[in-house]
Amino acid sequence: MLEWLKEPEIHFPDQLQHAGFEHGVCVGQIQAKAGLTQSTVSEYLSILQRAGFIEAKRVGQWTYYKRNEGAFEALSKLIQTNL
Amino acid sequence: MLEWLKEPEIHFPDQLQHAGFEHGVCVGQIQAKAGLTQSTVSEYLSILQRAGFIEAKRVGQWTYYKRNEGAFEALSKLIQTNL
DNA sequence: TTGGCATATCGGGAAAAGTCGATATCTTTG
DNA sequence: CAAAGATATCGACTTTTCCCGATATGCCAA
Repeated sequence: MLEWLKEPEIHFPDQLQHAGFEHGVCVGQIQAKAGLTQSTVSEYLSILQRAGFIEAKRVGQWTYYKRNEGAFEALSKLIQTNL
Repeated sequence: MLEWLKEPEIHFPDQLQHAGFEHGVCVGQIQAKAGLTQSTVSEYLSILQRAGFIEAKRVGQWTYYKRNEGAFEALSKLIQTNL
C-alpha cells in the first residue's frame, strides 16, 4: 500500500475521474486493489497513520490517505544512526 | 542485541578477558545479558544471521556473532529509495 | 429526518511469532 | 573414546498479529 501511494495516478487510475490526488487516495480504492475486506484495510490504514507513515484527510464521506515522506526519511536515518 | 553488538567492549566487558572482539561476541555472553534461555537466544541469532544482519564465526566450541554493517546501510537505502 | 453510502470500531477465530525445556551436535580435554 | 561445555535444533505452549463479519458512526441527498 505504501508503494501504491507513492504513485497514485498509476495505481489508482479510477479515482482520477472523481477526485484528484491532492489529499491522497480514499479507502475504497485501496481496499479494491488490496483484495482484503473493508474493515481490514481501514484498520491497517489507521495503524499506518498512528505510526506516522501516512496522513488522513476527511472530505465529505471519504477519507483520503497520503504518504508522509518525512517519516520514511526519518526511519531511514534512524536505521543509519541508531541501529 | 544489535545495539549491544555495536559496542561490544562496553556491553560485554567479561569477554575481553577471554577473547577479543575480532570475531564478535559469543552466544553465552549475549544470552546472559538478554535474560532469555540459551535456545531462544541461539535461534534469534541464527534468524538475524539468515537475514544478513549479523555474521557468525565458529572458533572452537564458541560461535561469535558480529554485525554486518553493510546490511544496515542497505536497509536504510532501501527504505529511502524503494519504500 | 430518513435511507444509503463510505469509513471506523468491535469481538472472535486463525495464523504466525516468541519462548521454553529437552535433546542433539560439535568441540576440546583427559 | 568418554565426559563436559557451548551451541543448535526440536516439539509444545503461550502470546501476538492478521483478518474477517457484524455493527456503529459520520455524511450526504431526497
